[in-house]
Amino acid sequence: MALSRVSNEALVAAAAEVFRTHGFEGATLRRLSEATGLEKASLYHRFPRGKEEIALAVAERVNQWFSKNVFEPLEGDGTPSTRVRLIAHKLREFYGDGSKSCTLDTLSLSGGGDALAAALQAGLLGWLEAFTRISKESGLPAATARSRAEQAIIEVEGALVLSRVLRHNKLFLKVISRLPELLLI
Amino acid sequence: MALSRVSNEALVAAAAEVFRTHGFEGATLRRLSEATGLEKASLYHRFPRGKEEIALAVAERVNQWFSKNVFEPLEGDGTPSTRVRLIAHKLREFYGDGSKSCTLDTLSLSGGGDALAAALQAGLLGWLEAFTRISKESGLPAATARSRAEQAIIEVEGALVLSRVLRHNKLFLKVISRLPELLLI
DNA sequence: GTCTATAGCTTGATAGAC
DNA sequence: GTCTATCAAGCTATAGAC
Repeated sequence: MALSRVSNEALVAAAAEVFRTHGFEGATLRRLSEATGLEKASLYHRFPRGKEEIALAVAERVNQWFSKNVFEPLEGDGTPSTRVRLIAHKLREFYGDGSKSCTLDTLSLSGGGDALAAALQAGLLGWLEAFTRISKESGLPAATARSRAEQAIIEVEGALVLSRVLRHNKLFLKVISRLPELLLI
Repeated sequence: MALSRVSNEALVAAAAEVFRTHGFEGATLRRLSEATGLEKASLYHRFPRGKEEIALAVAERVNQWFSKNVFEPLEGDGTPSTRVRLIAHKLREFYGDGSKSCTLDTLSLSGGGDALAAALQAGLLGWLEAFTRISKESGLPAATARSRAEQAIIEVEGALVLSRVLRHNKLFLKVISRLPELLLI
């Protein structure tokens, strides 16, 4: 394990911003190179299967981020209300107050390949499960909890699209602030 | 006005499917050429400013489609409930039962230029106005009507993203079926 | 592990024949 | 109005020096 000028963590984080901003097809190796500070050949040394492997690493990093910052805190201490408010804050930061797109959106468009599509789907399913669980824990029946979880994520994703098109984040911030009432009894 | 092998209408319609599927950067001239049945040089004859002009024509065509099939019917005959059910059916068709993406989403990602972004924003603002109007007409106060309109469009766009990632259209169809209760008193 | 240099292909766009 | 042929630039990916 030799020294790396740029840590894998920092590398994938920089790549994630490129993919979420430009989508899979718009995330060129030149842009990835500029964002990460590594030349294209160095990116191939780290990710021998090229752009598709980088995108997959990004999707998995995002899934890990959600596990650590959303799913796990939802099972932590405090009342369900406290926990939802905590992860609402995390989501607000993750999406840059609504100014940044979701990789579920931008990476699912086309060209990404089956492994990427599967990773995105797995991440979204985990998100649905975590939201369903906290909703159930707050006292809602299983079926209702599932609907609330679907509803909440639909609103986050939809608001991000509208924020991008309208060029303001009012609607996104409103959805984030409504997360407790969307998920809890 | 000389004869065209492919009507402007059919040409832009075919291009729209390419843009909504692949996004702006993924909609290459090769794909546009294959989809429209015209060689690249012929596309440049029709749209001298190239890909950006085609995308703009697509956005304007979508805006016109919404005017004719959504905004105008919402001001037509019948009860508000009847009208909303009518346009819900139109939207379901437009989005291929949830299998097709929204151009507001796929064209707003990056690379499209300012004129395209402005056209997308104008289309969305028109949609918001039309939904607000029918909601007000059904008896809701102005501020509530506006919130209902925002909510309904957020849910349509969000459900389309989730349908794409999850690879099933259950959630989209549910949103479409809920449009009357979302918009009306 | 990172770099420069380069291969081979695809891109957006143009010229000119018909 | 459409086509074939072509261009420069950009793309993904690789070879090889350090």
